Amino acid sequence: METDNATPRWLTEDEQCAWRTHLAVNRLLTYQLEKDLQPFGLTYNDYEILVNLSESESLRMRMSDLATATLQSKSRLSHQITRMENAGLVRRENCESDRRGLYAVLTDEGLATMQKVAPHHVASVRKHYIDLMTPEALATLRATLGPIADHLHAQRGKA
Amino acid sequence: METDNATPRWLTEDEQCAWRTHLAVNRLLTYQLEKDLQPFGLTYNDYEILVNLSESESLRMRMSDLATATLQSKSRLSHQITRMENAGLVRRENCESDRRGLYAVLTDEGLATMQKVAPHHVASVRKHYIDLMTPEALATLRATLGPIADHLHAQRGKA
DNA sequence: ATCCATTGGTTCAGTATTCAACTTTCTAGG
DNA sequence: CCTAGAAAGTTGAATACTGAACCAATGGAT
Repeated sequence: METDNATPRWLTEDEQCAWRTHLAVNRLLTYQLEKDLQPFGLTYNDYEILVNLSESESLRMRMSDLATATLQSKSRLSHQITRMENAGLVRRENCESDRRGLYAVLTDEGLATMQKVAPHHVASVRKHYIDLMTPEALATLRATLGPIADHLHAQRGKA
Repeated sequence: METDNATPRWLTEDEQCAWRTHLAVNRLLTYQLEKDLQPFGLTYNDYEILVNLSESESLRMRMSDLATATLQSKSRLSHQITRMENAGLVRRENCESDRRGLYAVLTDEGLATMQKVAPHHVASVRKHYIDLMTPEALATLRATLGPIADHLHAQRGKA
């Protein structure tokens, strides 16, 4: 039984500030990346799918793997892929080894789009994030955030 | 004129890894916080509105200030406040000094909700983020991210 | 005083996301 | 074999978000 009424450990001023900075960076960065992708008619979600597929063997991935990789629900991914299919970036293909399964496959057009957009996206990530830190700061950041990511990943399965 | 066809500066392996960690932490953390708020019937957006209002003079804020503070569009905020109004957490009130304007005002119920939920939310932030770092790491993080936030804020106004 | 460009906010239509229900196929246990 | 679950995906209805169009009030200019 947890003691619900214990005095909570509020955040110190420094913690508060760090936390708010974290939130701000996230939101603003998401906004900016999305904005930089917009001229190409892609959302960040679209782009992420393209990245995943383009890095995969045979440019294809099982729907559920893709859902896991992008941390989306099956439903959401299904809708997303339908949209991208309509846009000609991707196509669904049956899976022989498991007849329940489907592959999302990158089309030629999808690949071409990816190749065209990627440099701009990387430039955007550099401009608004990576290149704003020294390599040491980046390494430290990674060392700090890595374990947090692991914790959150572990947490995710639970309950 | 920018040279579009210049060889892009791809991310190094370290940079790539740091970037992906960043993305993962964001997404997973958002997911987790949202999940921890769910038992109270609040979304993270709801909670953020409550925080802003509860920290304001007279527990009220102008719609547009609230939109700016939470980085949402006017439209989205308007919908959001409508929902929260229906839930009894907030109420709209006219502004005498500027008859175009409206205040979003925290109701008693909204304040009570805030007071009930805040300790749990703070605990969640600690558990999944703050307490996973040493104070030094946190300070470093803040020092690194602060300028990025500033850059992004400045960027935001443009174009 | 009058005009008009801004600001504050809402609304509507289109699009995206969520959540639960459903179909089909696979797997394990008897 | 046969059956009960579990897993892979889709679908549909309800909810949320976006972007443009809109109305009303403001604040300067002239």
